[in-house]
Amino acid sequence: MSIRDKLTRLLGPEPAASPDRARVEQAMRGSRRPADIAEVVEGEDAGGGTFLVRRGHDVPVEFSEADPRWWAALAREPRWAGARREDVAFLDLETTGLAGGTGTVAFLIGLARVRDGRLETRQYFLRSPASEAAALARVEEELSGCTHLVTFNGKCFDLPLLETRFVMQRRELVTLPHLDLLHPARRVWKRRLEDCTLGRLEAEILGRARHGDIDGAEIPQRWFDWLALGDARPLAAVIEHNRLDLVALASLAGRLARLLANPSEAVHATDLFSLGSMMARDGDVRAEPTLGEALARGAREAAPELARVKKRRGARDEALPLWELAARDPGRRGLEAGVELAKHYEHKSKDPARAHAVTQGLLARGDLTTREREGLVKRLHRLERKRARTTGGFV
DNA sequence: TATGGGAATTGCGAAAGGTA
DNA sequence: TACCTTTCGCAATTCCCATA
Repeated sequence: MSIRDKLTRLLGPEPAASPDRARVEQAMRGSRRPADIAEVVEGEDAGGGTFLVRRGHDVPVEFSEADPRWWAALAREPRWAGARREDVAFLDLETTGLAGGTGTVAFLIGLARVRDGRLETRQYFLRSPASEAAALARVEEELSGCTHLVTFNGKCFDLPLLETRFVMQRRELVTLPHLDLLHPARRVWKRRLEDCTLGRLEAEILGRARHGDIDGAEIPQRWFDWLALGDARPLAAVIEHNRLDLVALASLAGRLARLLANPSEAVHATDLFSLGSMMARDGDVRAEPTLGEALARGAREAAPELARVKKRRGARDEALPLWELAARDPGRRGLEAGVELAKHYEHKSKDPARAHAVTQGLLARGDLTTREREGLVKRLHRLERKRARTTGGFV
C-alpha cells in the first residue's frame, strides 16, 4: 500500500475542490504558466519577500472636512480631539482565517493615509510566511509616523491578530488612540439596517455597491493556493477588496463625524433617533433637541428616550405627555412608558386611583414576563392599600 | 470557526420619601 | 423618630455580532 493510500484510509477521500481552486489547477494543467504577483498587480518589491501596492485616491470630502472632536466622541477617547487628518492611519488585514492565536497569518496588510492631498493606500503583500518579518518592519515604520488609527472591527480582529504577529517576530506594535468604526456605526444604523457589516454600510450609507467583490471566506484559500501553485491571478481580487475596504473606512469615518456634527442632516428619522440616543448616553446636551426633532419627524420610538432625558433633567412635567404618547405603543416601549406613568401618578400627582388603573391596564397585556408581572402585581397591591387608606375602603 | 467589545439585562446599595 | 418601600445609578453578567 502506498503512502497516498494509507493517508486516504486514515483521513478519508480528499474534499471536492472549490471553483477557484479548480480554476487555478486548470491554469496549471493548461498551457498558461502561473503568473507572479508582479505580473498581476502593479506594484514594487519592498524587500524581504514583501510586495508593495500603492494607489492614490481622492480624499473623501466628508473626511477632509471632519472636525476631530467628533471622532473623539465616536471613539469615546479624548485623545482624538487633537488629531490631524494627515496623521490618521487606516488599517485592514487579510488573513489566513478567523481563528486568533499564533497559527493565523496576516498575508496582506493594508494601510491608508492622507499624503500630499491624496488618500494613499499602501498594501504589503507577503510572498511567503518568511516575508512576515520584513512586512512587519515596514508596517511598524508606517505606523510610528502616525498618531491615530482607524479600523472596522479592529478591536476584536485586526489589532489582536497584528499584535500576536508582532510578538511572534519579537517586535512591539505601537499603541495609538484607536477608533473602531464598527461600534459607532452600530449605534447609529443598527435600528434601520439588516446588519452592520462594512459591505452593507458601504452600499446603504455611502451609496457605493461593489460588483464582483470577493467573499471574505474565500480569501484564505487564495493565498494557500498561491503558496502551493505560485499563481497570483486569484489574488488580484483580494488586493482590490482590501483597497476598497481602506477607502470605505475613510469615507465612513467622515460620514459618522459629519452626522454627529450635524444630526439634522440624517435622512432617516430613525437615524436621528439613534444619534439622539447616543448623545443621551454620552451626556451630550444636544440629546434633547435631537430626540425632539426625531420625534417630530415621525420616529415615535424617540418618545420614551426623550422622556428619560427630560426626567433626568428634573423636567417631569415635560416628560409626562411623552410617556402618555409612548404608552399607546403596544410593544415593549408601551410597557416601560406605562410603568413610568404609574410612578408619576402615584408619587408626583398623588393620584393612586389613576396609577392603579394604569397598572391594571398593563397587567391585562399578554406579553408580560414572569418578572414583569410580579412587579406589576406588587405595585397594584401597594396602590390598593394606599387607596384604601385615603378613601377609607377600596372597591 | 474564535474572539472580545459593547448593548442589554440583572443585581445591589445608597438616598429619598412615606407611614406608624 | 425609626422603620419600610421605592427609585435611581452604578457594577456585574449575559448575549449578540463582525472580522478572514
